[in-house]
Amino acid sequence: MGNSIHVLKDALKDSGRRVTHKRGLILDLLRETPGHPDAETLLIKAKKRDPRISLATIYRTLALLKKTGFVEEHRLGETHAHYEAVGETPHFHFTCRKCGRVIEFESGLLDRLKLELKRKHRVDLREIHIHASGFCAHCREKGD
Amino acid sequence: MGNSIHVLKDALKDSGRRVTHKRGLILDLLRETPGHPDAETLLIKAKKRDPRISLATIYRTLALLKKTGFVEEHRLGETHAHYEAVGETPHFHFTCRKCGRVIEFESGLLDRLKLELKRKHRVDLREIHIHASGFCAHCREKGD
DNA sequence: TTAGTTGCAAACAATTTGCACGTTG
DNA sequence: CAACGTGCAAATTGTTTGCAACTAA
Repeated sequence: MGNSIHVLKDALKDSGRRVTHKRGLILDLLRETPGHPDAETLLIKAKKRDPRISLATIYRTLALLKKTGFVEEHRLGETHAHYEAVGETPHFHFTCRKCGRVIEFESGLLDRLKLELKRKHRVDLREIHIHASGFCAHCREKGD
Repeated sequence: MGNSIHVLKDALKDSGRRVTHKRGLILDLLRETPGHPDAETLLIKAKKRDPRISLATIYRTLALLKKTGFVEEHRLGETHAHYEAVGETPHFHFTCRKCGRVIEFESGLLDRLKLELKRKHRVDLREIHIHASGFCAHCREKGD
């Protein structure tokens, strides 16, 4: 578990940006936290280790981590954003409309979809998000 | 182009909800408008035909049309939502990070993806959104 | 030392809501 | 005429920003 400061150092060097312990903390939290925390949740967790951290810093750091490719921002059917540390395997999300649970799923079709998009429209594809919703196996049994 | 009131009547009957001019107007606009208007854009267009319509009604009607399956809400990389009348062919969106253009694309892989998701996780799938971003063919040529 | 970072509070943007009045069935 | 719909303005929610104090390099 980690101290992510050295990782950030690598990514931020030469950019004039600094590696602070708050930034490292936020990246650590994102990597440790299962699921898809929102900014508020990250603030609460962060305050336990550094009580003087503010929501503004959470947002500013999330923007930085997005730009440098460490985190992804997801819209999971709610009005606010959720965040997730970028891992090895790309995956998508399914939100249950009843219990709110988020299921992550992967598929080999993703690569083919990307390829198709690049070929057909000759775009330089940088990001792709898939979000599905409906009723999870558990909730569908008991009717809506 | 049409008067959507009879269509709404069908969908809203027995639900205690009423079929009003304003609701019909907003659905008409969504069907006539190419692209993916946001609430503000719909308000401007709506005011040309009914100057007394308000933004609150736009939002309330969009919520109703979403619930009844007439429109889809998309998050196209901006902070506010965009809306689109549900048509025959499901498609996805690609937003160019430079010029902001939204490209719609379809793929036969979509059905396979849905099938895979239903099989693997036994969910009752109601909706799936795919949003990609990067640089369109036009913008990638001239560097970032 | 000095430019980048942070907390705080205020500003913003998008959307929602309470309430009195208007309209539909 | 009873219940639902609407305009208006105020309230909420989520996020961003200006500025003075702070801190990493």
